[in-house]
Amino acid sequence: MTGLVRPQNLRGFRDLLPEEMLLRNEVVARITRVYQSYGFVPLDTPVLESLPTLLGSGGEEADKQIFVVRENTKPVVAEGEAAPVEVGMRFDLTVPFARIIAQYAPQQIKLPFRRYHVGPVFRADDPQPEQGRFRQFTQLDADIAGSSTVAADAEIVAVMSAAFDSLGLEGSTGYFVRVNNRKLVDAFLAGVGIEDFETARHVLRVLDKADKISPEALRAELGEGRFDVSGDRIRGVGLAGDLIDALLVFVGIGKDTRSETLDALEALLPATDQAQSAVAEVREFLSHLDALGVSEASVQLDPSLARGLAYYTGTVYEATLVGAGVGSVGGGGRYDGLVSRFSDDPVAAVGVSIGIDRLVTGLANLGVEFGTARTTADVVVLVMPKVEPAEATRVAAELRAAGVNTELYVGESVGKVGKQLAYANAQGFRAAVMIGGNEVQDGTVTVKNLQAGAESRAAIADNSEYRAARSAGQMTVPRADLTATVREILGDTLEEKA
RNA sequence: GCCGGGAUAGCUCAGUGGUAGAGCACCUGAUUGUGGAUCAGGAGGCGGGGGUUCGAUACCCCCUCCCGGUACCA
Repeated sequence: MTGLVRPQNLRGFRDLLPEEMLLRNEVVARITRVYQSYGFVPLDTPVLESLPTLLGSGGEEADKQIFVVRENTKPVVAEGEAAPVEVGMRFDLTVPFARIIAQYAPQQIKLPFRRYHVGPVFRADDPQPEQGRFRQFTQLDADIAGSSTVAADAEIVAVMSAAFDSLGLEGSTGYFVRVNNRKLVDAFLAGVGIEDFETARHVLRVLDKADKISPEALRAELGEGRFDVSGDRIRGVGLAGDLIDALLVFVGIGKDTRSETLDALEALLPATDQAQSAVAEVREFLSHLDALGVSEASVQLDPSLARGLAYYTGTVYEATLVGAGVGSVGGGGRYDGLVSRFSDDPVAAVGVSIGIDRLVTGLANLGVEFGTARTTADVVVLVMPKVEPAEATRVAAELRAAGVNTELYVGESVGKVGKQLAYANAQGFRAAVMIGGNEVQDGTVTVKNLQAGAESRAAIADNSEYRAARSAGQMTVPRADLTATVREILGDTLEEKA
């Protein structure tokens, strides 16, 4: 071991091996296509930002989670020398987007502007990979800047819902999106005399847990507080009992449809201007959702939804995969004040972020598959005994020229057909091409359908019988028919898959 | 961050104050040009550091990582 560096990941960081990457690429490709169908254009920004850009944007909690990077390796700055620029790693894609808008609009970027962005973000919090909590994870965001209309909010919710639809998930049984508007809860709290911002935020945070903890625990946290399983004390909000009752009725009022829920909420709200304007805003938002054809099963109005990030100012959204055990897989909302951190010209904005890592692990937990292979090539060309190795190389080149994804076997088991077929089997190729001494002599090539061969020999238990059936699923054809034969096999196996 | 529990082979786990095993996986071979099963053989490990002890994988402390809760969020 002396001198060896232990191969190990940093806590909360992970490697993505090919099998997972192929699934992940497919998920990203599908969602990206959905984003593009709504007119979002791609954009990328650096992973590093200055600390002033990052700090204070997402609230105290977000500040604590920023990885700070030292720009030069000099540990001490000499007297009179300029201090190095303070740099950190982005914790989301929303803050960089706000910076982009402030920096490029309205010259290089015309408003309203809708963009999507795929990239890694970094949070120095306590990771729990099993639950989909990582220190580096990839977000797939879609945002609209320069629109304060609820039509934009509805577009975001619709594109979010369509993204999950594109993965073959069903609304309500596969996933659901909850939507809310902070102004509703604020109006309710103001009506019962809670004007203090800190208290209101604390109430929101607790209410947000309504679907995660028991009703008793929820009640305790709104009141005197409680102790969790490990004996840790959880501070309560300290509200009076009757007020807690009223709050729980308010956030638990969910009806069958979004508009019925809103009607019920309206009846509980005070007759203030604040409440009326909040209800009117949500009602218009809901009418746009209806116009977009967003189903009641996929998207529900849930007054308990709050979300933690400080920059949200109005509508908020959160997506959950049913039974996946990974928490929320997407979230978003309106953040009209964020661009103002970077510019005197305020720009309204709204957007959504989908967490790819959680989504992919959640899909895996649910057993959802897209038929992605373990290899990017469909065919492997084996290097047979008693033949010039370049012959296999020529065959591979010929297949590639014909547009077939092809791997040439370059391992150590050259000439050992059994070993090479075992490799082909393990990698999941659909077909193997064999050109050995016999084929060269006859001017032929042997093409093996690996799936068909496996199926036809599945039931054989006897060794000699198994060996006798060795050429199952394969055919030897004139060399000129190589690509046609391969295409036929690939077409067959594709049909079987569909 | 905080509270609690863990760490033995690639994986799932057993085990003891006298330096370790199983199943699966992996590698080699069984009429040299055929995937699987079977059979035979093989390789591979007590997370890191310190302490107690004649002796530590085991007991104690620290670190790292993992699991659960909390907080927060994707």
